[in-house]
Amino acid sequence: MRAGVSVGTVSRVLAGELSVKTALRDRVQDAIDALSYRPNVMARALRTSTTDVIGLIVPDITNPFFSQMAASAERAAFEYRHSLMLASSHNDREAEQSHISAFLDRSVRGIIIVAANVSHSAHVKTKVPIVSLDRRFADFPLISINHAEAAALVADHFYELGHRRIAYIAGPADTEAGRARREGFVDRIRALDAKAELEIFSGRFDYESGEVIARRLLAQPPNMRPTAIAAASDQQAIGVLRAARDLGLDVPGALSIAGFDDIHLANLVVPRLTTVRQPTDQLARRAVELLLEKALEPGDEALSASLVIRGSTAPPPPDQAGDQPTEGPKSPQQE
Amino acid sequence: MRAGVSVGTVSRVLAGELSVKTALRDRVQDAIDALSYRPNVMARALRTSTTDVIGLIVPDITNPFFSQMAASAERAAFEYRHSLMLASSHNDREAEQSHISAFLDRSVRGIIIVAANVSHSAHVKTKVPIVSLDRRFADFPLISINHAEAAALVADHFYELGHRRIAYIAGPADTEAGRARREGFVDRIRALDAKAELEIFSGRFDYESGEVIARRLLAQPPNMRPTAIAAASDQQAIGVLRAARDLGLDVPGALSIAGFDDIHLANLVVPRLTTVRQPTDQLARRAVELLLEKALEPGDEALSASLVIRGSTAPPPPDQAGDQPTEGPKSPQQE
DNA sequence: CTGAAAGCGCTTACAG
DNA sequence: CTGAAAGCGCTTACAG
Repeated sequence: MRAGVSVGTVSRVLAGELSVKTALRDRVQDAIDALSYRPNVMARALRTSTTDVIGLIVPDITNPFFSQMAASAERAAFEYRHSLMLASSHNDREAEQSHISAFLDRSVRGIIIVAANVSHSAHVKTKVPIVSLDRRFADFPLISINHAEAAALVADHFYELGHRRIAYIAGPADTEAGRARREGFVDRIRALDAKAELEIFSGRFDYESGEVIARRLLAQPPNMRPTAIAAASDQQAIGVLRAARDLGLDVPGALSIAGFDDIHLANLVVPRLTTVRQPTDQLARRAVELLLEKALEPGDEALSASLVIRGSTAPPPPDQAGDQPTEGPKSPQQE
Repeated sequence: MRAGVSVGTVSRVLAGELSVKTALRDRVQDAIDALSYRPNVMARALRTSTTDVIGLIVPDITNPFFSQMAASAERAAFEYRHSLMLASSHNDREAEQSHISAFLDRSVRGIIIVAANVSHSAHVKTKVPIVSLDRRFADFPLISINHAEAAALVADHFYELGHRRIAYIAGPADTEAGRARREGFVDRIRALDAKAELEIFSGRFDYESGEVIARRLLAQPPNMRPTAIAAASDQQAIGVLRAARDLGLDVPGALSIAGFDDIHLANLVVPRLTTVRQPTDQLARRAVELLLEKALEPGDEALSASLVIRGSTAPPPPDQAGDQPTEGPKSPQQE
């Protein structure tokens, strides 16, 4: 070695062991700097069978919510001096499994999974810590917002504005988020006013799904159709916005719309979308932190989301407000 | 070993060497399957100093164009039995460099870089093949579309529709794409009609940039403002759309708008955006293929883009069409 | 055709 | 406090 010491000593200096005498340490450090020496990651990994990379698997990197999540996770990983390796499962269970295997083969430090939509009970046996983010994977601890509580925020908002004829566009029932948001919203509306008219529809979380459902929904005569629509995702809500525009319906004058997630785009559509803000930075950071803890705690963690009120929600039109036709009970669910 | 052979032989079977006798090979393969043995990637990498991972660095994974690029690259890598490791540079030169170093440390098979916006002449000396994608990095070979040719397609379209008072919102002048698109558009318009009024503005590639510029531009009286605006990115164009909407301007009735890239969202805004489709799949695939070739060829490659005509472009309003005020030359550039 | 052995570049007990 | 040595799990000349 340039500094005339053994490789073992260099390794100790690199590891920051205090057992190495200061003078020697400085000399070695100088040599390291002078040669701009970088330890071989592979050799280290082979020896210790662990690395500084955290694997992240998202269902679809093309989805703005997940790409923001990925950006946040990368930032958090970086702060903890780790790298992030990102993979996209295309909502495909097999791809998800093969990505997990690939990560495990590389002996990553840990894996964060936003589970694919398809419900499944995978069995992954490994010493590598795994946490689920936003959508639970198998039975690994989950970091997410409290979906039900967050969805109830939207219900409160609609109710306070005076809406009593409301539609909810739910996410897939095979996702916890889809179910919890729906339940949170529906329960709160019912709790506030058992007589409020509430229609529920189920779809996927994407733009098209919201648009298709809204188009059908809004084709009804004004006194029949909802004065407010809450969606389980911003993408759905933007689809609704689009349908409303196509039908010449003023938002929020004739129809209020609220989304969920606060993706970047929510603040760019016209009108800007009232929505629930997911604290993606905090969620991603917690996932990273949990992974890095010596002993991975088994419990789930739920963070709080917040309501962001923007231009897409307002009181119902005057001729509709408070009118509570007792035309008999409507079928409350219709999926 | 379970099959009673040496590790060397196992290694040869795994490598598919034909020198191993068929009977032995089958026996070993059975043992491999039975134990579901997976070779240690780290050890292999240490020995051969190469891996099956391709590193991809994009300026901002949150930008839909890049996330689609990433998805395409991952698919292409997968087809060639490689994994993709994705990093986001946040348009920061230092982060970009540190990601390159991290990839090199992991002895990746190759690196694909969509360069950060900031112009710079990095010096990376390595045996690892590197290609630039979409935006050139240092002096590494570039895979991109022919931006000038593609932008000219939009110019042709506007001209054919009858627009003669046109604005162009350019991308950053410190990017090749920004410059080439602008040049392609401007040259074509000038070539078609030297008297056509053409105003040029420069901005960033994002939503806000388009919106801000358009707001100013469209505040002018109808006979002064352009009848068509071409933008250097879909995000800018969507910003323009938004400004037009806020000002109560009908698109495409009073104003035609065209974007560039054909991000997913372009087909979801109202009206749907006329734009230039980048063949992201092919671009990403070519980048991967180039990387995997034994000898990386130094030349650039340009693919062709195509015009996608949708609802945001139409002939100019009748009272504006063909009116060619000879009110003297306007200042052609104004940035 | 197949085995024994060297060696990739580290980390970490084990001596001293 | 520091060095010499073993060993992580592969691949690949080198023998035979």
